[in-house]
Amino acid sequence: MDYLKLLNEEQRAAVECTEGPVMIIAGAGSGKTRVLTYRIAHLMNKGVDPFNILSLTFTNKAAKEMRARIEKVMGNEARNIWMGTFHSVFAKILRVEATKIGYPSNFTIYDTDDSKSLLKSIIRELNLDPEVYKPNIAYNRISSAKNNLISPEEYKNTPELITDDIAARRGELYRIYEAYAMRCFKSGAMDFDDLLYKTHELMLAYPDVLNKYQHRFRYILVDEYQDTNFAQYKVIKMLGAANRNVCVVGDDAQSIYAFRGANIQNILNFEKDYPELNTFRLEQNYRSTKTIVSAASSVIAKNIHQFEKNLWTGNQQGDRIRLISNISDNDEGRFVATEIAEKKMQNQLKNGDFAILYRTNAQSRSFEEALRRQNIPYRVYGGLSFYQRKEIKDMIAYLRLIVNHNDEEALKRVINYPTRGIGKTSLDKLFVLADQNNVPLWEVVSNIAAYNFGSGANKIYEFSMLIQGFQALEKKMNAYDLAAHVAKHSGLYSMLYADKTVEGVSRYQNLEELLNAIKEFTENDEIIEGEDIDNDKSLGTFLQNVALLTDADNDKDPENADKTVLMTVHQAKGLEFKQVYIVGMEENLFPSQMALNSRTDLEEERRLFYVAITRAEENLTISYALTRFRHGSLFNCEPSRFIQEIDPTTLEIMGARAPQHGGGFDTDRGGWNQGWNGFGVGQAAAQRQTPATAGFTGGAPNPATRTAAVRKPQPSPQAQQLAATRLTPEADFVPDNTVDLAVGMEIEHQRFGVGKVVSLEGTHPDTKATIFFQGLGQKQILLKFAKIKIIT
DNA sequence: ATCATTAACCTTTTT
DNA sequence: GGTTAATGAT
Repeated sequence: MDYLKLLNEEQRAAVECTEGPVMIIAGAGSGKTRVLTYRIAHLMNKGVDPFNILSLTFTNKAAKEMRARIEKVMGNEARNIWMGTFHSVFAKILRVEATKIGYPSNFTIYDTDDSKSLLKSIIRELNLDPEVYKPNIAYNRISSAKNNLISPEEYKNTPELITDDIAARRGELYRIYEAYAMRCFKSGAMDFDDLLYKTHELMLAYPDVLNKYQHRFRYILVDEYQDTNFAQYKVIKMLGAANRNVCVVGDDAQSIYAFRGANIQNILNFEKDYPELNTFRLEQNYRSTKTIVSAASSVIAKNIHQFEKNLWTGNQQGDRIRLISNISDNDEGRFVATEIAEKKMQNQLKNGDFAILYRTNAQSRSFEEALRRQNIPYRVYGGLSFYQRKEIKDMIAYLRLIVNHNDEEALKRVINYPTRGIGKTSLDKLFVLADQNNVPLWEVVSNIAAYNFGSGANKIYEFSMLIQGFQALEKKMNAYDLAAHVAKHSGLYSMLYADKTVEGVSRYQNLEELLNAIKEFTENDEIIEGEDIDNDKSLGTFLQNVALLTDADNDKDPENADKTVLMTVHQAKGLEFKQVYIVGMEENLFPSQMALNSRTDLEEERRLFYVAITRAEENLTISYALTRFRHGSLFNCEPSRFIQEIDPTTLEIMGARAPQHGGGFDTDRGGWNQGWNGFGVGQAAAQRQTPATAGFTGGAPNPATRTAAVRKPQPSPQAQQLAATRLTPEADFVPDNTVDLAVGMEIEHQRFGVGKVVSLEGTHPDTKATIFFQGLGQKQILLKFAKIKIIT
């Protein structure tokens, strides 16, 4: 297969330059994955042993896809490439080497829940105020320390960090970090960040180990390099030091993980570490229409810090990007779903050609409901993965405890589940005993007779015998037989079986599904991620694999074929769809209110928007809602500032739409909550909503849209008044042309009422007006979107 | 000690 | 709106 003919000049050059350090700056849709896969194929064709190739990605999905593509070109041999996420590859290395740094090779991988639960106990034990020291905050702080390779010791001795903490009134955080690291170590557990941190520690402390992997990984490739954090950067640098065959691919414009420690400097400074670097730029976009590419470019141009690049495409011009305004979030859902249904019919498109992208997972609801009503099959990403369900985690906890009896979080989870009379009091007593004698919790549990425990000791003894019985079987049975045995004898199976409610039945089925997965793992040659480098079928390996899976990782399930996709923009990175809807384009949502404080954060949000736009191949629709439910309360919203950054010639503004009538009277608006809860910076003074008795959303249709004026049943007087004054444009509101607007004029805004123009900036059609509204304060309004009547 | 009801918290984004 | 922690009854 002559793959070189499938590449453009620059792509081919990047593929053929196999020796020495290489940086590929790959714009969105420029064939980055294609270059990476053919580059690996090319290496193999030149005689490089696949065992000597290490290819790192950020998601399992990306790894799996790349492996599949290489297998297509190179056949079975591609299986032997070391390919996977940073976390999974490093976990595999640690499984072999962990004993050197004092961990069991069967170390547990703590997920976020485990970590936070441990942090919570630690905060309690240290007698710190849980209001001040929230597990979430502690977790993030510790995570970022680890990502920057700062040990608890260094943390304590770094004045800036301590000063920061004290300023945030969290001066004791270093103690939490210290205790947390110690407890994880004693439990034989690593959290996600440890997989990177401990790999670095290992390589640093054991030059012979480093040397071994340096020679194994003669060629290193890193995808999405702009998203690497310091720990990842450092390990790559160490591993690549001997051969210097490090190839990184990335796009600084798509760096969207700074919140997780990603450091954009890693890519910007790559040349400093490798002066002999060869750089290639892929600037031709093969994915999107000219319109979409130029809209994306116009947005990203607003960022100051970036590599210079010029993304272009030979594709056709395509339709303009549509901008849709909606009355409410539910209305937005109905609009998108209705349109997908129509487009599917008219253009013979598949469900899977459509993607709905949003900023936060919580936004999926209104779309799910509307899609269900339209009978459009869909899949929501980012929910609970299979392995995060309670019944699955319970079962997994038993297995974890068998494999690693020091796993404290697993022990806590199952010691009284199913209930066996070991309650909170007993558990606390166990903790105290373990602490006093400075031994692991399991030590106390398994030798309860040796401690002066008092009443309840025999219950603990029974539990300990149960687990020890399982442990004895681990050596005799394969993973599946053991798991089945545990399900039965722990009482989990019968407990779930006894529950005949709908949820109970589904939990029981899930447990069976887990057992099937273990069976498949035991019998199949291919292990869960499709990696079979070491073909280890032990339960420990299964557990370590499973800990790194996410919701996005069951694409092979035929259930998931041809469905409309709902996901966050983050999750959409690297993917492409014919028809894309970017929804919820509102201030405080996209950009997130968390990002409004600093330019850096705002630039990251803008890159995120750039990523969203560049997912679209043919058509892009951007929508926002004027009101939205958040945390159970109704809020008014303004269109996102990013909308006005899009080159207006690529836009088609659809104007305010009438509410969609999803089959009759709207009842999903009952129980309005009042007010703003101080949400949002620029909107603190916005209106307070009056409760609506009839739960009425809509108002009169806007004449501009000519939507059929289906009159709803006559709403209650309060609701009617509400609709007229607050939520919807009035039927007779005819906006004036705002070109002639001048400072000092009195105007009427359809939503905000009467106001006075304070200042104007920018030039038509991008003029932005600052207007003072009585009772609301000053508001910045983009005239091309605003519906304004001039009074004087 | 356990179950059921109520109050508080939450929400960026993920391996 | 939805989950999880704290309270109260058996």
